[in-house]
Amino acid sequence: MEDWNELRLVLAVARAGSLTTAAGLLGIDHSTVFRRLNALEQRQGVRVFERLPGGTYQLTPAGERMAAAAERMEDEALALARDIAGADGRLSGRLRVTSSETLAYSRLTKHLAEFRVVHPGIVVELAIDNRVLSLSRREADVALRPIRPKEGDLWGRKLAGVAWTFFASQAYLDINGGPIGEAAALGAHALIGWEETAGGIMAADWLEQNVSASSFVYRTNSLVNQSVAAKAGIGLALLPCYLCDGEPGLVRALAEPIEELSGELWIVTHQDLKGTARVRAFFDVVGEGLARERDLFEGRVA
Amino acid sequence: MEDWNELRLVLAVARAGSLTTAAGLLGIDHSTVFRRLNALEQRQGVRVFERLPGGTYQLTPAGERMAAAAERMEDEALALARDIAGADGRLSGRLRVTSSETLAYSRLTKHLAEFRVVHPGIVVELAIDNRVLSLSRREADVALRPIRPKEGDLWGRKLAGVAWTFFASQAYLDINGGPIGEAAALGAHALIGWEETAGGIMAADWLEQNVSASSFVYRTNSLVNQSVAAKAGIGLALLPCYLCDGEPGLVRALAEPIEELSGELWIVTHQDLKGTARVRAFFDVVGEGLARERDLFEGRVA
DNA sequence: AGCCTCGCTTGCATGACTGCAAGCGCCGGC
DNA sequence: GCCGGCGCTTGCAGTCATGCAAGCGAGGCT
Repeated sequence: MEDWNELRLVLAVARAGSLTTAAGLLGIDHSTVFRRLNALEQRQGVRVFERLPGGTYQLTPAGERMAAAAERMEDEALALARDIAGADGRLSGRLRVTSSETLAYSRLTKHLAEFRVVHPGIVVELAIDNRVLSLSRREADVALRPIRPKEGDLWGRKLAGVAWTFFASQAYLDINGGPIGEAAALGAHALIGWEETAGGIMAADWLEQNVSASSFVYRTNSLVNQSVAAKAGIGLALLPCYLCDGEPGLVRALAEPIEELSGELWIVTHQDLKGTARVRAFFDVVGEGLARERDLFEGRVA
Repeated sequence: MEDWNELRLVLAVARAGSLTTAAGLLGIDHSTVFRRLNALEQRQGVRVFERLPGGTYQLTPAGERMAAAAERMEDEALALARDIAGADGRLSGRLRVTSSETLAYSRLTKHLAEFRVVHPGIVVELAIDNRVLSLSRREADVALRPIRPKEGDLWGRKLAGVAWTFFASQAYLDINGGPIGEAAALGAHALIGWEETAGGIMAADWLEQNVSASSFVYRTNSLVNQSVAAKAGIGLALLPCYLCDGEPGLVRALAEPIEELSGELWIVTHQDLKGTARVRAFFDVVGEGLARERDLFEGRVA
């Protein structure tokens, strides 16, 4: 096979299940995927995909053999790319960062602005994604995550704890008897919560366990949206302190952060990228910048 | 890395040591290799090769890492290619065959002609090469070899024994006392031999051990050339019977083949290709055709 | 039953990559 | 010391692959 990129094509279509989605994965036009796949099948004299009704492309046995080889080659290519990037001493070029929505919406932008001043040659591409992007697959170079990472091949450090408590608008509290002294008093209030499918999120799980379902008068999966809803006076929202402390229009409805909900803010990269100059620079400027705000993150500024 | 073919380029230049030779390996223009390599180094921000005086390209440490990954990817690609080819049921397309010079010059062409008649859709590319082409690397699909193969991943069969004896022109023998009864009488004759660097060739080694160096009046590494020299009356030549028996202008100078020099003729392919329709067809037509001539190969037709 | 959306397929124009050719430099041999 | 050969580097023209746009078909929803 004298064109190894054909295998990347096969892998993308296999994973995507359709030409259009595969085109997105590959960053090329869907018509190009169509032509290249057909040309490949003709050159090799082998049918790689079954075309099913509705535009679904499904691997044949020969295609599965091809995709298996392609995956192993991809692993090699990704490890190589990390090694190359890991030795990259340039303080210019792009750096892909992934962050949570709340972090991006509140504290992060200030530090990114500072980073831009210190390293004007580096272009930060910030992905705010609900999916946990893969650092192994170089979907991102650096991740800012509000939980301790579990993957074995990551490298990074804890920047701060993360404190959570209930927030509301002052107007809401004025009408509803003022702040609450303890969480047990939640039952008397209107609550802003998560969509019912939001399992696995610590805050969502805590609310399910500690608050009657009938208390929820508004549900959304976006913490930013929850803070906006609280600000609008809809009810109490359980939010990270760094998002809301100091935010005009929001006050703590529960003065003390909830100990059970203590989290951790981490900055991580792939093990192989810790030598990348741009990654190190980001850790230094943005990571240190965020770490200096640990009092805010840990709810000691209110 | 979004162009895996870059790695094939790196591997070719690393193996070749120069752009021009790498271009030959890749089947593209040397100026294209030049441009693609420079573009790659610029995109990756890494120096892959040191340029040495005289046009030598030598891998840097980063380049060695790259070449190592490329080799592993190449192994995958080659194994995949064999699997695809091994399942190829088409009796059309090309088939690469490698053979010894003597076989190609004498017996083989007749069988290739027959193969062409039986399977007009198959294009045989015959490589007559002193190097043992690699079947693992798909440098050839089928090999006809006058020795038992040793590689573990080949598949094939022995077609015949191969007998060797001394030949000369009738004119030479008339002037020099007629045929010889035994090999011990060789000292009285002019001999055609091999170049002195031809170690590892059974016939050449036998001659070194059994004939005085002063007996050699003509040396060449080509058996066909040796048979032409014998026909010209230069002296005795040690040659395979299938090359010379029945050849006008040549007779056996030693009636009996030399037992010590008995060889074997094999037809082999890579294990993974034994299912390829074209390979099976070649085994059937050409392999069986040669096997039917085993009396000639084994010196029983004189 | 009709309309809309999604995915595939094909035509066309443009640009990028390639091969060809030529020039330059270096090295080796005479 | 000179000449020739080999390898690298660059300019230019042509070809091919790509993206864009449009059309078609199928499926789902109203």
